[in-house]
Amino acid sequence: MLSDRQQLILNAIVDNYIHSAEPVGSRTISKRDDIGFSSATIRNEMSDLEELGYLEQPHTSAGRVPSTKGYRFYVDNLIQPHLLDEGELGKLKQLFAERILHAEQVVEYTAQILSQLTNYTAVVLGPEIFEHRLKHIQIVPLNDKEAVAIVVTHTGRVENKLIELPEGIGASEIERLVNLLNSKLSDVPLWQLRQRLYQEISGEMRRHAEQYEEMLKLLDLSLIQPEEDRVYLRGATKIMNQPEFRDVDKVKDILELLERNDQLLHLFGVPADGLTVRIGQENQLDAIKQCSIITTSYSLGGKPVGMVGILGPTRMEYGRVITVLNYLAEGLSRMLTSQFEK
Amino acid sequence: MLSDRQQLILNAIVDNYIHSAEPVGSRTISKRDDIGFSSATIRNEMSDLEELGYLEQPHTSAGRVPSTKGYRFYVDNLIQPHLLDEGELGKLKQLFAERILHAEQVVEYTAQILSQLTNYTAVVLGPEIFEHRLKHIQIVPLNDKEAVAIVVTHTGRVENKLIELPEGIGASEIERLVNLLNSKLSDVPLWQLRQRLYQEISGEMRRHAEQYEEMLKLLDLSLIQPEEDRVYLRGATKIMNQPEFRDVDKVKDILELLERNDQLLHLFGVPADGLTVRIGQENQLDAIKQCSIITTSYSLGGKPVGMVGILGPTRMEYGRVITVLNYLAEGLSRMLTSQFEK
DNA sequence: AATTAGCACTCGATCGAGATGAGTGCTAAC
DNA sequence: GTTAGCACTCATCTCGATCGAGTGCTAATT
Repeated sequence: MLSDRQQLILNAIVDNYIHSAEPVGSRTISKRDDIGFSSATIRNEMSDLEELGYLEQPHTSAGRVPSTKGYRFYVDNLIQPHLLDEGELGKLKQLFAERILHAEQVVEYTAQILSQLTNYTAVVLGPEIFEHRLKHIQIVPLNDKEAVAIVVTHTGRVENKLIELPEGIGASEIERLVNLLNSKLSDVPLWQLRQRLYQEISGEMRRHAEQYEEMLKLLDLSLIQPEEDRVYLRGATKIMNQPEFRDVDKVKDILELLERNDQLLHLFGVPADGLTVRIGQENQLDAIKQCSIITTSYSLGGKPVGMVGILGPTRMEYGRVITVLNYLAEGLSRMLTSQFEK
Repeated sequence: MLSDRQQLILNAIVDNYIHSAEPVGSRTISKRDDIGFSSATIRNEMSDLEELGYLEQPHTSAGRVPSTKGYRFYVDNLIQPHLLDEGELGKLKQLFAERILHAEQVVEYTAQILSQLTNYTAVVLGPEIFEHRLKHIQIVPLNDKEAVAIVVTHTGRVENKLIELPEGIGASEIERLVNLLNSKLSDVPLWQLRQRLYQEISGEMRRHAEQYEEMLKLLDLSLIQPEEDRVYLRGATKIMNQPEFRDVDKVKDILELLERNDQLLHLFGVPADGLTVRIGQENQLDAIKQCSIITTSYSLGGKPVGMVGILGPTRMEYGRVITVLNYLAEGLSRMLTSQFEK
């Protein structure tokens, strides 16, 4: 569809614009080492590329700027794999080498490093816990009415929730319940917990006491509770480094969006596994029509369980970001999986 | 030091400036209902107030703007108690009325509501946990090498940490240790835990096995670990609504500051209990020399355990903010204390 | 003696008229 | 097919004029 030369020129323009943030003129391109044509030739090609919708002109006497379609072509066809330099690689390796025990912390640091390395806003969604298997359940009564239910997974994650106790239940009864739960439900994946709770335990319990029924309902609630969103946002202010976002109103809209966890979940919790790039107007929300979002998933034993993503200007260093994202997602997956298999 | 009339005028100027964000002229003041003097008189007084350092003039032909000293006088002497309207009061009452069980969540919502109500940035530091008493300790082994140590307080808070197990320790030994800990340390305030751990348990344990010693060290670490900072920041972008912060660079400095938890802790974790106001240049950090910070503490059984605070422009609605802060701090204290005493 | 009316003066903000220059599109020559 | 050359466009910058809010001072008023 596009001639080789057109692709060469489009690539040069996007490349230039990504680094300069200024509309690119024909002369600038013709002076590049990889281009052997005069500015006039470039001008003609540019004119064609504009007609085809790959470029835009802010105004008549300005240079050209890639359109969404232009970026899309660039991302899909022209991007060359970016190599990480020593320092970057070092930082990344260090992240996974460090002997930090909690997986959740690694995920948190991932967001941090992602943002530092790319100079864009990083968002990481913590790993879904459903694949984790039950290690231990504990119910600690606080007083007559309340107790804390604690669930420990085999990966060492601890979830807890306050529950209300049914009237008149005794400590010994709770203990019996907990013992029963532990013996019956150990090693069950969390997502099966609800089902198994009713299947295997329910009958057995009814033999013991009526109140268990009520207790069960509570536990059920506490276990099924969709885990609170583990959204790690880092470097939200980086967008302000971009010259095209020197406008408070633009920035405000974006940052307000980022302040809302539900929106982050919506933007970065794309169902797709693998790498996804959403460019400029491909985004639904007006606030980020001038931004691009790149996401990829990380997985646990082959199943995607979380996302890492970057929000930056449409004029983003796609190549670099994609490389870093892939690297991090792989690292996270490896780490989680090894931890999972222990 | 300042005559009644000077105070009246200073009050009028600050008041006006807070709401208009524009330098205040003499005519504007003389037209106010509470002022019965001509603009010429006001001008003379203004000139005096400027000489005394309470006002500043952006340039010769502009009106006057309060200086830090001016705001300070206003806050210390002129502020009149602000009454909350129906809607505001309703929202506040609802917060504490709602039957949410986790105290931590109430604290989180407090930040949310604080920001909504004031239209400024709100920061709440979660309650220090040290006053809480131990309810239950649990150690759940995950495999040969690792375990999760879980501490439940009598208020239902759950702290957990991954620990490494000493070589060759068995499940039964761990169980014995846990039982011992629970029987000996139940109801001990967390801040005494370390001390008591060594005093009472240490000797007893050595009788049981050598490895306990090593185990103890680990536990000690896990219990003493300064709890991760529970800093709730809400409405960080609100500062952009202020006309004097239409400048990306200014805003960037501030938001970058707010992104850093250690800085928030430093800014809002003032040791003082009771209400504190830091105005403009009274702040050390350049980024917020044009901002004011108001903080107050909330307490548990009389002892301050956390902070609520507001960051806004120096041109802040001090009266309103102070009222809301006091209300919230009191509410939180009441709630925590009642929960604590259960 | 305190207050106020009056007036000249200051200075940022706003507006329009050039001047500038980067970049284009087109034509004609190579 | 490519390129040199040139007229044309248009955002941006600069400079000066104008405007007006607000002051400071002086003289009149109470």
